[in-house]
Amino acid sequence: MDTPALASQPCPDDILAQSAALMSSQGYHGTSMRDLARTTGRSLSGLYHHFANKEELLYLINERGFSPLLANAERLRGEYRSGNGRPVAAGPASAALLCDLIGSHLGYFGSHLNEMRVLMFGTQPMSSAHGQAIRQLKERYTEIFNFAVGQYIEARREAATATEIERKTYLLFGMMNWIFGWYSLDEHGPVEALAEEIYTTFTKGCLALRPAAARDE
Amino acid sequence: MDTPALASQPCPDDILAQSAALMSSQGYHGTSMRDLARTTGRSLSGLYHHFANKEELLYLINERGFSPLLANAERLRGEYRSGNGRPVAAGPASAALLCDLIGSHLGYFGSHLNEMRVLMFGTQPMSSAHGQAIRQLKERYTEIFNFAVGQYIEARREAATATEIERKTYLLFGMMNWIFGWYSLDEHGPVEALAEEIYTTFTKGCLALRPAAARDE
DNA sequence: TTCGATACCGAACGAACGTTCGGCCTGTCA
DNA sequence: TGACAGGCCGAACGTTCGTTCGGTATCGAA
Repeated sequence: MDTPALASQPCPDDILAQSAALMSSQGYHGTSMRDLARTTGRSLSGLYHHFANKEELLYLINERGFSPLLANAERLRGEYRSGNGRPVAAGPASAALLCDLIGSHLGYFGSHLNEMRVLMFGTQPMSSAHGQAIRQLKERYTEIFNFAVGQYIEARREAATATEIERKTYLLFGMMNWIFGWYSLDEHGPVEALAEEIYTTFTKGCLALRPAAARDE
Repeated sequence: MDTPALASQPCPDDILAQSAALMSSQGYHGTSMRDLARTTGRSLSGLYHHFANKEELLYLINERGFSPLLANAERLRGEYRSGNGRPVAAGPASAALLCDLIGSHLGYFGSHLNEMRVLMFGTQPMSSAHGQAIRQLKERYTEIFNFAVGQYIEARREAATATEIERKTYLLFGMMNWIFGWYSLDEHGPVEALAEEIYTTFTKGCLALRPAAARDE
């Protein structure tokens, strides 16, 4: 009898990678199990040895694609906090944290473009349990960036409100994530240079105070 | 005999709006003609009175959703150029152009969220002719922003290379377009305030010079 | 040498898909 | 009053979908 992959044996990486490639260009619903069987060089039924159903495959792509990125971000925040009995000035440290986070994000993006594209299509096609799990990973990740942006601003000008920090964090994510639609190594150079440009643009830009008349809350 | 809508009679707006709403949350392939018939309160076959096939419906959503936005941007650029026998200083004028473009973009985004989401899913499911048409609209639109960003920078610091301007334009689009994933009127206030924040962040950020060591080209 | 688990397959299932067809109303205009 | 076109159906077409089932080849442990 087949064991229908209750997360028992790990799903082979080549299946996940090739599925991500297909889904990133055609979408989840636009990619059929027969497409996947053909490109992975397996039979249709053979695929079901590695995951219970198509939806779980989507979950695995999301989970395995995103976890290393989150782990790295959590490590960076941990280093920032442990070096923070504050003999070191908070200013340079918060700049370094933000810079490292951006570099980590874009570096991973550049080498996992397909998985990141799938990730951005959203959790909507997933079962509530799987969708919830992925959404939690994303929230934890967002929270780290939110923290870093808050620390950066706090060390340099009058404190921003929580929702202002949140908005600015989303602007930063916008600059970083939008590259999925236009970036190519040949035309735009290595991601490291791009990361630096985004870091510079964001940090120079986010410190501006809004005119008092337009202040929110 | 039915005339299968060779762009003859215009497709009713309610069909386009409700189709965009459905497709924006489930994707093109994830939305069936039966879904559309149910939500528009029509029969399955009755839908085909207004467009030749599902793919043309996608094209119509894209075309009708994007055209007003492009027209507005072209008008703004026209006004900028006509006011440019340069008695007026180029600096303030280029700032106003950029500010207006951002305001136009976000204003339209805010009131056509579903159509814009569909637009961002890409032209891939469309036939080559339709896809090509939409891609051209997008290119003309991008080119206008590219022009505005170039003018803005040129009036304020040493000239940037074409690819640097292009990259910065994409960063701006990233900040603006990414809002589709997080923005809600209740939590984040009116789009006008957001437009101003993006304008400020971008203009303050984009003038920074990259350290010579990292200069490209 | 037998055993059981692992990795895989061909063939088929029922359901859902996009699309088509013939016909039915309800106006308008001659 | 009759002809006709536009807007819309119900029912069905052939195809493709995700998934299942019974079976086979391989291989390390007993």
